[in-house]
Amino acid sequence: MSKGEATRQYIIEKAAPIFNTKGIAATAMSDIMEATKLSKGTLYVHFENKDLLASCAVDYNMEQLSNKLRIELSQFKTAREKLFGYLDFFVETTKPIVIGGCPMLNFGTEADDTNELIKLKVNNLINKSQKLLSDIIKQGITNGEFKADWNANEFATIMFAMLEGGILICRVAGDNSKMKVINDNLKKMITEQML
Amino acid sequence: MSKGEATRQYIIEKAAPIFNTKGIAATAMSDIMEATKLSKGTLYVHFENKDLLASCAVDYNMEQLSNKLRIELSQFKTAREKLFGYLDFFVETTKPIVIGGCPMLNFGTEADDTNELIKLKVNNLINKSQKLLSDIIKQGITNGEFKADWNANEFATIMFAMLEGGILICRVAGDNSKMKVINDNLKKMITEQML
DNA sequence: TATTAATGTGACCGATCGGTCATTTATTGA
DNA sequence: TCAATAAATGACCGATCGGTCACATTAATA
Repeated sequence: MSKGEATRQYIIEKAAPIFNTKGIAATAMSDIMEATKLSKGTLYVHFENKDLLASCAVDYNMEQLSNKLRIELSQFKTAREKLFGYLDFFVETTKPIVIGGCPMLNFGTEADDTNELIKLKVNNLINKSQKLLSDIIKQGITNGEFKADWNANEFATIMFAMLEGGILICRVAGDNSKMKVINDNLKKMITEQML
Repeated sequence: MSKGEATRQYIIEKAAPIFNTKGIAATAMSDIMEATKLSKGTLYVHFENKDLLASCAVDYNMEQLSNKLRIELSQFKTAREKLFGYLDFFVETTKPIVIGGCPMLNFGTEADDTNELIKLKVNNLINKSQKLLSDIIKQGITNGEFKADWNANEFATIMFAMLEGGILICRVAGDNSKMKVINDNLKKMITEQML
């Protein structure tokens, strides 16, 4: 990796949590200058404008979330364990996995009316997340863990929506007690589908 | 109502959908000037700063949502009808009830890390919403519509979280097909608790 | 090592930001 | 009706915004 590539990556890593916490509109290039201790000129050597840097930061936040989740789930064998692992991964919302909270929630709500590119990126990850869940369920049905008539796609949507809604509730409330309610009930729903 | 009070209210009504659509940080006083066709001086006669106007706009958006929901629910008699009415009220997310989408979702995600006052307002409405739902369920239990052992508070949380998560998914996707899945499954869950 | 190319810098730019205020205009109530 | 008050105006302010560029410094390579 050349010096330039390293600097570019360094900027993204420092900028990502700021954009995820403050939002894209509320983050100034001066915030990134302060966090990276780099001059404004350097930032514009590596990113032609703020939108591009923001876009890269959004990508980085999402990749971080996906990677950490993938590593977490890789330790589990059965479909039930994977689904439970997924749930437990999200239960700690007050100390979020990615600094600033769930990037799908943060950037999705900021971008939905104003930024088509970001909206598309968020939509892709939302679909990918639901597919990951439904694939686990389908694998569990094939394995004989779950009932054959369980609607994998629909439950994936329900589970994803409940988690995102729970994250909103808990972040605003400042405690994750409601997340535990959601977690417990989703586990109950999953258990009911076991053979 | 004096001229001043009328103008103040007029500004709030014009500003509310802009803040809800673009977000607080991304909305400039010049946007409000354009929407109201009023001078900057006038805006500052009625609101001492942008934060206060934003705060009033947040209140207005939330009151609009609450009022429309209350009127919608008032036509129903039974607890089951009220819960179903609540669900159908939210199913049309691409043509949102309040311009800009759900203000709890929009302002909650923008404010959670940066604006304590707004965060508190959102938290209050989230709690109020869940209480409204659990009160309907409890009334239904008392009426003999629902099973006595149904956990009203937990289901209120589940239902609220699923709806907010569904709104996120559908707004970003640009269609409300997933909202119908959520709607149908919540109705199924409710029906299962009927006597 | 010498030379070129890549990287980093910060003063500077015009535009826009939130906010002020002297002044004008409209409303209000005696 | 008319004086007192409230409301509306827009030029103006300093600060900050995103972005540029001539120049200095460092890294890569022949």
